[in-house]
Amino acid sequence: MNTQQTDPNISNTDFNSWKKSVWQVVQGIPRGHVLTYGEVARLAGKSRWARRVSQAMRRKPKGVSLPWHRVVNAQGKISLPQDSHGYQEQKDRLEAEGVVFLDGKIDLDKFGYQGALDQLLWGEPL
DNA sequence: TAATTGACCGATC
DNA sequence: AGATCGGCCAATT
Repeated sequence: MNTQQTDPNISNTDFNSWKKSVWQVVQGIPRGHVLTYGEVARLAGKSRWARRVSQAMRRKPKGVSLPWHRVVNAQGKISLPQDSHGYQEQKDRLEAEGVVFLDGKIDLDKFGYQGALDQLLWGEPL
């Protein structure tokens, strides 16, 4: 909805073109839902740029606040090692939004993109 | 400065 | 079935 590149710390070469689409997609994820890297990349226009999406997250520009925790891998799992700090934080944030982890995995049928659409269209929160 | 490295995914072998 | 490989490119080493 709005360009977040008001921060002078952002690298000029990076985070200028396709990344904006990524930010928008990620920020457009409804609360309590998640998207996979591939889906974000696809929605951003490039289906093979899942990797770039993850990089854009990990190396997110300073100054841009992004709900990075709503992006998981295609298996519905958090990619970071379970003993890492980031894993705990991401899981914690998601659970705080109502996302349920089943054996460390998110049910993408419910919380994934399709589930988000269903909720938006049907107005039925699970 | 050049080479390596990734929060990945999908197709292919 | 499981493993490998290609795509894409900035930050890190």
